[in-house]
Amino acid sequence: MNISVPTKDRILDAAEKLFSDNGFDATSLRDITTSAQVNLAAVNYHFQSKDSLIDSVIARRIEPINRKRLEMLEAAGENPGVEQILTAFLTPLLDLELECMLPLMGRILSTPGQFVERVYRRHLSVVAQRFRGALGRALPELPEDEVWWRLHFSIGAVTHVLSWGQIIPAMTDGMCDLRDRRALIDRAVRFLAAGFRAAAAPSKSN
Amino acid sequence: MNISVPTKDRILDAAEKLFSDNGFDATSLRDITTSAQVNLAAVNYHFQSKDSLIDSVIARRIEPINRKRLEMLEAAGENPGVEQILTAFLTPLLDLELECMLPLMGRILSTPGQFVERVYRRHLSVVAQRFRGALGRALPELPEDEVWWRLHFSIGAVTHVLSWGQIIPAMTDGMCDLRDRRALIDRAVRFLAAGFRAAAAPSKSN
DNA sequence: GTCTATAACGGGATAGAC
DNA sequence: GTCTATCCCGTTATAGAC
Repeated sequence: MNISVPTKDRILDAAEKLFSDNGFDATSLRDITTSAQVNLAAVNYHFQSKDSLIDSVIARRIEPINRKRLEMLEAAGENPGVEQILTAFLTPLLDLELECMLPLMGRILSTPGQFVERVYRRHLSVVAQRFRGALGRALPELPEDEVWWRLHFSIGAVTHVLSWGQIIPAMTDGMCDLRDRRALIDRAVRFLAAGFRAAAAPSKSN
Repeated sequence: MNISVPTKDRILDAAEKLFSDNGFDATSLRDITTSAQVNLAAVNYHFQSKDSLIDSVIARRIEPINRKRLEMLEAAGENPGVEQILTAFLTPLLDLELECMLPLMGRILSTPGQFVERVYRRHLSVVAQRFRGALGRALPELPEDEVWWRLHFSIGAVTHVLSWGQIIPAMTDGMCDLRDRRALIDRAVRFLAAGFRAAAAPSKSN
């Protein structure tokens, strides 16, 4: 119908929105094709299956994020501080223009079993290794495993806020407002950087 | 068949395991009744629907956790410190004997739309308010909304680790071991307490 | 490339005998 | 309380006309 946007992109747009709002399992191909105003069979023509459709949805957003992350880390110089590293890691994620992608991102990263392993291997492992290395160099006294743990804590803290985006304002009586991204990044970086600087527990071998 | 465990409990046990392993949508009532070795119709007899079944699954585990949380907070005295409050909040959750409940807990708490609102209202809101209050009193200089944010960051950090429990060891080359719960609680409390003590950003009105 | 129509299946729920 | 049998619906995927 609307030739201005190709069928393939219309499907991706609609799938992104519906997966975000209702989840992957709860969204049928019919929901997607109705919303996108394309034919049901078009999904299986352009993508092979529903399963590989979400891969494309994810890849379309996650690749620019990772590019920006590495750019920002690069731009922070030879020996960036913890705050700089965390800012480079979080800003491209939280800065996404698309409202609806934020909860989806959070959900993908916190739903085990289905896509996490695949998404992690394809899109996250390189970046995670890179940032873990940078954090380890910024905090040389921290044991290697502790850096991993704290990176996981950080990812969880942020993705949780993204996942719960819709209901956090309600449960905090409107006190917490997710819309101000700069403030959110600032909040998260302060909190997490302090956590990274905490003394590690004495190791077992002592 | 096996009269030692009542039908109702056999259903709850099987549902808990399957929901944990495969997710709510991906688990059919037939999967549950086959695994529990009970009749298909038994689910709709004992519980009204699949939807209300998960409510019972959750309630059975979350109530003891919350009881212990409040007991530990109570036991920490009149003016507990940040570490004591966080320990009281996290220990009963991370201390669950049942391996399989930990990822399920993490998943429920990070899957929006379906049950979070209901679960939050019924099982979490009172406890969250109580701990937020305690943290606010322990850190009187912290703005009220900042306490909420940091509590959310904390919940996210821990639930994320629980959700990813199965794959974290693989992605960190075996460096991170979730099995030692005491060490995990200690790690999390150190990290999060330092985050809570970080200086808040200057407020907008300044 | 795009559509209609349908195949093939599995899901939740329930009626009614026991 | 427990079972069997079945209803009825929505799902993904595909065959085949245009």
